[in-house]
Amino acid sequence: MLKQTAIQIENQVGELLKRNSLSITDSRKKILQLFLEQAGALAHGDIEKKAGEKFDRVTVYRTLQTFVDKGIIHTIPTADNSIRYALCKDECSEGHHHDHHVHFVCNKCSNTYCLDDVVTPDLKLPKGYSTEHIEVVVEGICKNCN
Amino acid sequence: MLKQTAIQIENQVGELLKRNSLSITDSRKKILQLFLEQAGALAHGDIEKKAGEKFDRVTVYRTLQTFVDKGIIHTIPTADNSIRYALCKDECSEGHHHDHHVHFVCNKCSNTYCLDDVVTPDLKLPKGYSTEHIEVVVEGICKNCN
DNA sequence: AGACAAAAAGCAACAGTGTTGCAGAAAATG
DNA sequence: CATTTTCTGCAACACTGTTGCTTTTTGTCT
Repeated sequence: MLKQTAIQIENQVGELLKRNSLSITDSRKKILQLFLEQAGALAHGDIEKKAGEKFDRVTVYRTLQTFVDKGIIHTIPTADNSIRYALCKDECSEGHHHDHHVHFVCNKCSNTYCLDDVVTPDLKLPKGYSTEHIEVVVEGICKNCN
Repeated sequence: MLKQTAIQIENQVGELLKRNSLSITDSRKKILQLFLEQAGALAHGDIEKKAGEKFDRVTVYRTLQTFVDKGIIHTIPTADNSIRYALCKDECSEGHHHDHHVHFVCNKCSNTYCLDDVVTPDLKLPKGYSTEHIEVVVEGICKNCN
């Protein structure tokens, strides 16, 4: 993804909120902006820090939940017990996440990335098991750290 | 896995602890026993409940950590932000987990299972990324609920 | 622009989860 | 059986996430 100018990001933020019929508020703008500026995924804690101590913890939680409900971001499960969030691709709509891509956690810089081009493989499960969703998390060293 | 008698489990518990040069204590015996009696994975909370209110929370946490360090159990990341633990196969030794199998979470009964026979597939990552570990979690309906 | 209704933010309080330090209890060792 | 080592339980704390309620902000309609 190419680096965007501040104005481009601001437009995109407004557009995203409008498209999802969400009120345009400071916290939503700021949090969306953080996601757009950043290639990787963010945990709740990251957001609180990066937002510059301006928003209440509760507001951040509720904003993230709203974004997940609307399909703007999706969650990434990790081994360290802290949920991370990342922007969804455009195909995601309310209630229907199509995030069938692989997630990557760097063991060096601890950043989490969505590898949008790597699709989750099909798996043959034992008899009796039916699949609804497959989550693949790869740990290793990322492009920037290698 | 076939159901074992109480005595078989007791022997297995003692043997596992000895093999890993761990003191044989009530809490370790009880917690290991829970894992052996149960096909699926257990979260910290499950263990506290099933153990019958006998052990301190801290003891349970420390016991689980010890077992993970020794390679007796391994962790399974889940979307709901609660780490689950499951017994390792025998190949696991201290510091070297070889749990390259798929984990399955049932959306009906919420149980988590290790599908030991389903191996994690190879993935082609974008240039610059190197893989150290792949974690696959499948959500769906399990054998018992189907 | 101003008034109103709806939505969101902020605050306080709480519940759950996991960690650390320390004193006493239990296990391993000889 | 005595000693050393290890483990447990307790208290206190930090972090994470949630809920109810009041105040503020946003969107809407004239």
